[in-house]
Amino acid sequence: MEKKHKPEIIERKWMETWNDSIYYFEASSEKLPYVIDTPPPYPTGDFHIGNALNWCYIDFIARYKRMRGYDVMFPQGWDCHGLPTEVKVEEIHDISRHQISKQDFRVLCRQLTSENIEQMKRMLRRLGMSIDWSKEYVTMDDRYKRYTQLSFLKMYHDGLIYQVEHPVNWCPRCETAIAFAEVEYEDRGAYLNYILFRKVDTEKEAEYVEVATTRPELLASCVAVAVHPDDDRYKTVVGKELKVPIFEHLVKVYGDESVDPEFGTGVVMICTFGDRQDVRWWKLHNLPLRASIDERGRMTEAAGGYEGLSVEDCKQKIIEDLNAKKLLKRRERIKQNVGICWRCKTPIEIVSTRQWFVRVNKEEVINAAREIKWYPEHFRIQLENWVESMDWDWCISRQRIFSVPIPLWYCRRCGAVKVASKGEIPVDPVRTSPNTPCVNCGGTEFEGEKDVLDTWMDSSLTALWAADWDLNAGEGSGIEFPVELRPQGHDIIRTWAFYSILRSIALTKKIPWRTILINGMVLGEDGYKMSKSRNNTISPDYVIQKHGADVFRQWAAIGGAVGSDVQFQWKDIVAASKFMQKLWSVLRFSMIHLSDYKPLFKKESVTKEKKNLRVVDKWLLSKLNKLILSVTDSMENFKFDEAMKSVRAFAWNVFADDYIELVKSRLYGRSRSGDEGKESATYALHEAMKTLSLLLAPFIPFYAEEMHSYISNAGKEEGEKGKSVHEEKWPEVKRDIIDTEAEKEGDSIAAIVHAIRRYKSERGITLNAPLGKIEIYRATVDVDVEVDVDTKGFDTEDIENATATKVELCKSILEGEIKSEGDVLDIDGTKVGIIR
RNA sequence: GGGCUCGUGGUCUAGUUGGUUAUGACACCGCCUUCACACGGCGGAGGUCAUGCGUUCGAAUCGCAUCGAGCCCA
Repeated sequence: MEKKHKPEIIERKWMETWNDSIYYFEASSEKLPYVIDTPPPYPTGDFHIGNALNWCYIDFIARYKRMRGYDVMFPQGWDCHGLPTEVKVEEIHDISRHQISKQDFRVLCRQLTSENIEQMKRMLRRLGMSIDWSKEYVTMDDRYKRYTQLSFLKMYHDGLIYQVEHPVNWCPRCETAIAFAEVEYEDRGAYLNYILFRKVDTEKEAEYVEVATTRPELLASCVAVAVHPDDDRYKTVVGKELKVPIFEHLVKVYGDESVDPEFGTGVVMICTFGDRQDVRWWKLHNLPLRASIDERGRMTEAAGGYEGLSVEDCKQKIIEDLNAKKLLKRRERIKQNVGICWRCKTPIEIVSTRQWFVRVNKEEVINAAREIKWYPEHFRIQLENWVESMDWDWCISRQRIFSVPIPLWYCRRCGAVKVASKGEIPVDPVRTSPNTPCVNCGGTEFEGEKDVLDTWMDSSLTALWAADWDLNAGEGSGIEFPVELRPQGHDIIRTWAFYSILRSIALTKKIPWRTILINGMVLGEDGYKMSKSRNNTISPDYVIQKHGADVFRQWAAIGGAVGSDVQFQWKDIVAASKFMQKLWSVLRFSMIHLSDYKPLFKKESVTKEKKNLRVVDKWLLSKLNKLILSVTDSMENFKFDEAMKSVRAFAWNVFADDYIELVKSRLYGRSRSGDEGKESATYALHEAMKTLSLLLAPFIPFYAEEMHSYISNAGKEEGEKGKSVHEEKWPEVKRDIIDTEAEKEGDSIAAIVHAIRRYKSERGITLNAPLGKIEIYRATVDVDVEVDVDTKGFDTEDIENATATKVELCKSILEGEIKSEGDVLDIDGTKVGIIR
């Protein structure tokens, strides 16, 4: 064995050796199923560190559960549709999507997506993910497309999908409607403009009300003005009318509780539509609609002389004109939270258009969320708060190209909607006509729906897809539903988690998963969220090239508790890397003693183990079994940091530093107990190494496999070599091996050795220099009981070996009776005399 | 403005059903090239657990308030 651990060689070797089929889910298996609803990433081509953290968690669970005897399904899907790919395609080919046919444009999108998927798959393999590749799905494939359209039909027929003209969030750059979940908020600088609205019912000369607004360009869309009903300043104008400057139309003043009298002048302009509050007021007071901004973000006819200007230009111009008319009192710089398109960061508008919606039953979703077990629990509250804040239903139609078409037509004669039948899908209604005439008028000429579905309509079905839920029959296909686990980041609770729950309830009447595990975001070394603009991003690829996938995975496990944000730190990577080297050295050492290993006992004979082992070996095995207990418990609760840390601490501190140092001489056969002591230690060494390889397998699959291949094959012939560590069973706790007495004694032995080392260190004596003699006075509670110090009382052999000093055991002694000629130390109640 | 999370040695972090000298890593100081390992070993120093008040025999842990950070939403 080489002195240095070389991850690049070992990891490549196992990547090439491993057979994917050991990770296949078997629907016919007798084992209990454990189905994971893996997040389908958006194929950008870059599998970033945040994805990697998420996937590490999934793989820890998948590997652990497999070892626990479950039939695990760890599928991998790709959520292909959406705007970023369209934008990228336009960029790469230097075209606009309007320049070529929709069909050709889709082909280019598919091509790019396929390439990106291949790239990301390489990363998943390199990270050692135990994905069941036989279950891979791609949402742009016809099979999945059919599933999405089928789900649309079902929900349409159930009355859960409808079309209506309604204000929606609109991205003027992408020229499409977007859902609430796709709106982000950002602080931007803005001016608060104080504008004078003239009162109309006064006989006297001009009297004005001062309105504060950040959006003067919406003056044309002003349909009312609101003040707080208890605001004394404006009590007289409530119910009266004001004249909108420039446009001169009259608007009524409403008293409304939700006006903040402290903001601006306490008078708010209600427009169609400046923000969500406007929509609420518009509905509440049944106000007219005056749309002054169109779908490309240009001023409409309603804006009179400003028609055709961009929103920004119009704002500029109106300010100038107000100034000229002396109707602009002043401007004030403020910070404003503006809604922006989450894909392109363009400020969104609220535009009233005809769109398709999915009905959102808030209560149903919240109740479903409460049936699901959340890790950590508090994220459920985040979902609930989000659901409560939704003002209107989920808009699912998009005015885009690369997506699943909405499967329906409009009759050219009577305009009736004709939804595709089950037999017709997957369908692109723009290219195909329906098979049957219009039910309403018998017409045979149809216009296909041009809009497509938003990508959440695809991705919210992944749990059903994984479980092979039959949408036609409305029942499962043998795989248990709800599935077991949804692992995902907290950034997409309001999107993916929310829509998945909503759709699962709508389509199956069941929750999609029993458990949801939320991971945090990865922060850069500077403590801020990783972003290109901050230049604090780290690619997992880079880390793996330097230190290997096992090291990266350790960082993922140990970086922080599940759910909390994890800061990327090179020092954690270095620490993980050092641990790998330490383990490697331990393995090298172990193989010196295990190469011709013959087990001391046939099978697991606990009684024999207890009878024949030396106390320090029993001490180690007792602690080892406790380790299995605690790691198992940590894994069951998704506490990967706890699990990995306790294995690390055991392997390094207890096993390597304490145990191996204590039994080294016995292993070399240089100790007075001879072969008997050697065999005992060899047995414990083998047990510990074997167990460690199993406990580490979910976390560091490459190294664990390497370790396992040495240890489990130790002393075996070529023909009888064992299987992969990833096909092994999780270690079982041998409760009878947990031995409080042996632990106490072993702890005492270790403590004495530590104390002697400290003693030497403090006096400048080198560690391996022998002392004259060590006298151990055993503290006995009952002085009348005779203790057979030579055999049962205390095993001094390992102390002698570890301190290079002769040990003399002195019989039960009261404190006052100690008459040592040397220095006397008190080690947890045991008196130790040291003669130099 | 509301909701959620968090504030532990220089840095990052564990620990919150309240219970003996608060976990670990990195950095730091001293000693040691010992035949698994110097990417190592041994030993050591470093914390009023954000602040204040309260509950309690006892608080990092529970309650309230304040300050600060992050996320989500208005």
